[in-house]
Amino acid sequence: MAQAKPKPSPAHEAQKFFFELGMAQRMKVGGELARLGLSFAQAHALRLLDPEEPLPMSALAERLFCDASNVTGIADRLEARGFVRRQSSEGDRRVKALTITPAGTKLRKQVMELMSQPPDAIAALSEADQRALRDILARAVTHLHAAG
Amino acid sequence: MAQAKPKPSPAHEAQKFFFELGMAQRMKVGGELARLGLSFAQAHALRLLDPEEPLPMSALAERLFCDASNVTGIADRLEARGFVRRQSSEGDRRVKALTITPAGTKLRKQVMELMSQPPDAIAALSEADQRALRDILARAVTHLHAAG
DNA sequence: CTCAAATACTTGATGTTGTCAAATACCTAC
DNA sequence: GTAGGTATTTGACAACATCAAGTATTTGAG
Repeated sequence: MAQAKPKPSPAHEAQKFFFELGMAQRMKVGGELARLGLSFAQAHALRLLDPEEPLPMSALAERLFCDASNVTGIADRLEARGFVRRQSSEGDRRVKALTITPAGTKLRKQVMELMSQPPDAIAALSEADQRALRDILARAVTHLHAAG
Repeated sequence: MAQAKPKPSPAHEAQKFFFELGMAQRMKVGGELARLGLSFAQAHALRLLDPEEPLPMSALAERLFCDASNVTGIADRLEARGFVRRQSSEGDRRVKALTITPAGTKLRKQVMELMSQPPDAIAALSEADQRALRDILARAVTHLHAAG
């Protein structure tokens, strides 16, 4: 029986592991976010709202890679719970910028903490591995921004 | 102004890059899956169905980290389109194992191809980086399985 | 200036995913 | 053979996602 398997490339294998780790991490943070009463999308939105700088809803939609009409609902729910306020822009009264409230800022901090916590699988790596991983991923991210 | 920022650990930074890359990749494959008419969950389910080995729905739920009742719906939609069949187990007539059909197997192949395709950001790394990344992530995955 | 086109957001319709609780069908053990 | 456990389904409900249509506002061409 000829084994016609053409040996996956390093990048291919790396991607497989990457996916598996990402999935596990997503589950973990998903659970922790639920304890804060937040969905993944809400947490992601909160993370993108700089306390210093109100963000127009359309800009948030762009950063979330989703439809603007979707942001309406997410903002509704965050606003209903007092984490965010809609603020009409003076220059252009069509745009509503989202401002994060003090309560929202506090929650955001917890979210950032939580989501940037390295998963156990990465924390368990040696110092050298961690540093190498960081450097390689940093290089990868540059390519991300360069090529799109 | 004292900068009270305690310099993030390598693992912390690595996690940040990891998240960013994962997000970008998810968006990319999400779009490509949509062209195949599949949601992310459906694709993930399909990926987990070994053509050689029918999988009980409860086992699939476990691997998808979701409620069993959720799998009912996903299986419904995949079955309605002829990619999967429910097959009552002989030994235990409560359990229904999902069998992937020829059409499903064909689609699954495309999905696997698509989802294991390394993103541009990783493909753009040097050979050495790709190999190092693969090895480090492989070690991380072991920890994942070891500690849970 | 005025009116048409473009823009930012909202609304409504619809579909998928996710959770929970309750129902059903089946198995296992006492 | 009956009580209790297990696998799946169903139904209720909420969040997310996309699309098409509606409203308010701005912009710009005539």
